[in-house]
Amino acid sequence: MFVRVALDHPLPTLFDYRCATPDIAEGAVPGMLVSVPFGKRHVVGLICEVTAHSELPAERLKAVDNLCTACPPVSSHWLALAAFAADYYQRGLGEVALPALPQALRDASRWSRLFAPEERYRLTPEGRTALPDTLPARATALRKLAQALVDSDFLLAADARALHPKAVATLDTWQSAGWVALDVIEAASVPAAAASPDAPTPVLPTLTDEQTAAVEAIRGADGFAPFLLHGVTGSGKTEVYLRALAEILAAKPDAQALVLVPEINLTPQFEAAFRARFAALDGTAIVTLHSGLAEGERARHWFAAHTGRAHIVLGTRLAVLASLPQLAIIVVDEEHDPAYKQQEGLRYSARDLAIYRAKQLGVPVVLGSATPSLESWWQADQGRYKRLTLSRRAVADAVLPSVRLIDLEEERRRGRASFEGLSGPLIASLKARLERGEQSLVFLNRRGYAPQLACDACGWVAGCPRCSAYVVLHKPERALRCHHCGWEARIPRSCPECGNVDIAPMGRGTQRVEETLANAVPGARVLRIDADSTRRKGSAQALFSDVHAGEVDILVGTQMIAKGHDFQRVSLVGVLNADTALFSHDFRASERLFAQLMQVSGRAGRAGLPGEVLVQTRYPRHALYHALSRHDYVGFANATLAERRDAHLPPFVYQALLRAEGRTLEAALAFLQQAAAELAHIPAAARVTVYDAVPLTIVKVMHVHRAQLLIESASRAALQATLHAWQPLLRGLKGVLRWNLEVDPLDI
DNA sequence: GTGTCACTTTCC
DNA sequence: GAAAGTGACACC
Repeated sequence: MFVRVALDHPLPTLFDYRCATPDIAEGAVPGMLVSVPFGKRHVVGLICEVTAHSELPAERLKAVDNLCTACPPVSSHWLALAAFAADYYQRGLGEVALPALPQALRDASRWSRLFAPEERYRLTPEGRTALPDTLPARATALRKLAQALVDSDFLLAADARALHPKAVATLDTWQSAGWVALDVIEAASVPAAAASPDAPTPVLPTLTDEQTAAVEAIRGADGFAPFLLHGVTGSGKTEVYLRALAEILAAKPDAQALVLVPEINLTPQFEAAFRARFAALDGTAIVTLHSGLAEGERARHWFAAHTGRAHIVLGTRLAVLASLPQLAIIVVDEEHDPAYKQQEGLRYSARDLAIYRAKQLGVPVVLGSATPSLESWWQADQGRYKRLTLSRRAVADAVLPSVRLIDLEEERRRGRASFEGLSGPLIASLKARLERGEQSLVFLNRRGYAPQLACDACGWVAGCPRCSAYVVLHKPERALRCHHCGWEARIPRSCPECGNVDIAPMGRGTQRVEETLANAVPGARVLRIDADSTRRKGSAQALFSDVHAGEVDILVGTQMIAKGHDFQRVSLVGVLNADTALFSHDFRASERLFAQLMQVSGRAGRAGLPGEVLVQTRYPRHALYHALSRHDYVGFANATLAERRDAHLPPFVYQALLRAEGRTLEAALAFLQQAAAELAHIPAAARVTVYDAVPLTIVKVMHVHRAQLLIESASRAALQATLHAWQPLLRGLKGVLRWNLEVDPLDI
């Protein structure tokens, strides 16, 4: 017998191996993990096929080292999902499937350690001797033991969760593997209610009519049903998710739900909400999956999902590839968020894969947003997604904030005082909130102290020696830092070109605004939240809880502060420096800006305080700000979609990018021109438009020069066919350090 | 001889 | 994409 194995390797093929022993030949099933020799190394791969024949000559075939019998195989649905993603995003199956598995399983040397009988044995006697006679008492003892096991290592934890009566099938697997002790099997007869005997009954808020209608629609879904839940901030989308999940889990006790959020920072509050609502489920039935988890924890959570013991999986984009054998509903919160697009390696869109997954399994998928992506909005216009609308804030008396545009030109013309870029009206409003004991939020999408450090005398600007970019001044660290490659240097005392000592920071970042606010609004407690102030694990959570606890008067930050957080006492939002996105060459910049401003505006006045948003701008009559001040997403979306249609831009065309990295820009461009010429050999490319190869905006990063070539088509099928035929031709081209294809790119 | 650089080939 | 293999050349 032979197995065909997917390996995490850029070659787009499967690799054949001999099953050297009868155990392996009989035990091998598609979806199982194997350890195999590959070149001089040994790697873990995923069995995709078990076959009696191999195309390869016998002498080239190597034998499987080891079969991972302890981990149940992933389902054929999961394999099909990975195959779809690989095909659509133009990668090898193994490049998709293996990185989606927990690291602990991808290291074969750890299998034996994790499964070692001594390890099991050392832990189980406790349970054996401690088990009391009466059933509930026994349940408690078992739960303690289970927790002890859960706190230990990965597969021991799986064993421990098999103590749970719902997991009899899993238990059978372990038992047949010969290592589940008798008393553990006994435990399987402990009643399920023992899991959480004294869970409080959650108090449910009354739903608005719109929320009720949304929940009804989702509950009534039959088979694949995509919903676009368009709800203004504060309209109670989360409550709709909670009710819909409760309905589905109640109807089918073994069902699993997948809930995606765009950012790690949002998982704690969601997890808390889900745990409070589903307190009757045992603690292990809700798990999180994101890159912030420790390796062992992530492996345990993944395994809980894989074996069906976790019923609610809450995670970031990577969770869309979790193994979920009983998946019954998917929720994608803030579906418009660009964070759902992976920006390195396999550049997948978690939202798009969520839709594929729902379609594949015939289950509902709910895309929630106050500002849906134009792609999703267009799908709803076409009737392919069912639109559900929450137009009012759910909390009584909470109204949408008033938006005021501060015309910076007029302020200047009239000679009104400003304070380091903060206009008079904004400072006055901040002071008024401080006096009233209310909180304010100042949003600025640029971290660091100043984006440039320049010399007045000769015009020198501090740049990165490795990249074609200016370095950003970071005052607390007294450093210049490149935001593209991480290069750092001390701040020079004088201009390295002309020796002038009057070198000055230009422009404003969050650090500088923080400093300015401390002077401009005396007595205010100012806190900054951005990628720099939250670098340490868990520090974001600590900072946010300071805000919730009322220990902060003014919160300054990047988009990080705009998302999700329900700050009860914020009544003012100030927006600085938004104009740059209005005239960007990226056609999606205005869509992103509008979503961000709507989102950050939504932070104001959630708990009944009258909310106000002040936007400092040089273009107060711009259509985007006009729509913003009327909270008119629909108007903005329809107008922008009309523009996109006229300009033949997504969602009316499908795009792909070929990126090349070379030692010189000329090499990268030459590669792309050759690549474009190859398209002439591809019949499907007749329906594809090819643009000129162009350098990236930041052309050089880490001494590597980058360029890209955009191709697009009104037909997704023609684009896909072209890419499939193109890739082998590209492999034949030389002269470049690296290249990659990105399907449905977000940034162009 | 051998170090190292640029480039090609192999990976079941 | 990484590692091993290849040939050319400089160096003592």
